[in-house]
Amino acid sequence: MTDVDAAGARELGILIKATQAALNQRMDEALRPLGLTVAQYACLSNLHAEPGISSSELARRTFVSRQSMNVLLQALEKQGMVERAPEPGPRRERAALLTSRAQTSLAQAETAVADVLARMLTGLDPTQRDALRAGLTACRDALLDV
Amino acid sequence: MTDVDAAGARELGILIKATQAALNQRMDEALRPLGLTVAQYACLSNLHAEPGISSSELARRTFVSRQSMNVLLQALEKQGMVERAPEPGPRRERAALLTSRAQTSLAQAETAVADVLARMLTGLDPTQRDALRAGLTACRDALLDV
DNA sequence: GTTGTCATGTCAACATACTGACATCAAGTC
DNA sequence: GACTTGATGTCAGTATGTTGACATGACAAC
Repeated sequence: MTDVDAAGARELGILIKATQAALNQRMDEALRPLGLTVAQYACLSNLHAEPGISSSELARRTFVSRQSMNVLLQALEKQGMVERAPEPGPRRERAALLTSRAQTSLAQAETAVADVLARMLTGLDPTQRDALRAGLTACRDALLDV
Repeated sequence: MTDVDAAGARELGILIKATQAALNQRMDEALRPLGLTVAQYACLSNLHAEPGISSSELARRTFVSRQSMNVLLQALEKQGMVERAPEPGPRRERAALLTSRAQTSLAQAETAVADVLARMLTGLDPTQRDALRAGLTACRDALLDV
């Protein structure tokens, strides 16, 4: 790898961090009026996409430790947003489900987040979006496989 | 924005988060043997690129609060990695500089990080890298400008 | 000169996330 | 059956990061 490649690679690393930081900040601003944090939104969104998954599975999908996800879930449980099955499943997991109140809250959150994402993608035509998706997928996969 | 666009946008948001999480994890693994955290590396790297900048400026460039950067700098000072000017500048800022020990430590860190970045970009030709850079830049800028 | 504004550095309190450790239970292995 | 392996949930301790608040000093406006 040449020097210019190395410099460009470092720039890309910083760019990934900067973009994620900006996106997180905007999402936080958009979700705060709804009383949700970004982590809570991610939790609810994943539970909506796949109801009944366990806390550990949820942790993996939101890129946090299962301990952190557990305290997050407990907070959401106190707020009446999720209900957890009292009876553990085959692998000791307790299924989590959204309450109807969480469904409506999540719907509002989804539109707020959609606005942020639409703003982020302003100026990128479908071809460019596909290129971005392909590039990020390649980066992620290259970093993930052991 | 159509439904498929919205779904694609959400996928992109998750992809940015996933890529950044994977990159951070690999960097952490690569830097741990050197006794550096990712935040510390970012701090040293920015100080190397622009010696003498203030703690607040450093905080902005590494996407953390200036309070967090201050405790980070104090830790690096205790380790003999940075020296801070005792005399504050015109705006009360205290310039930070790398010690020679930090220079050598940073050099090792740079090669370790370069390996991670090279791995990340495996499978992307220069054209694809340019497209990725352009896409991320557009996303970041669209989210940043008020 | 006085005032208002802004950025820095710093202190305190709080929130969040992580690691390490342990018990539990299912499923495979011998 | 006895054993190991792997995944989950949970407790405790710690590290890290954030917000809020305040004092300080420079600069511009008046």
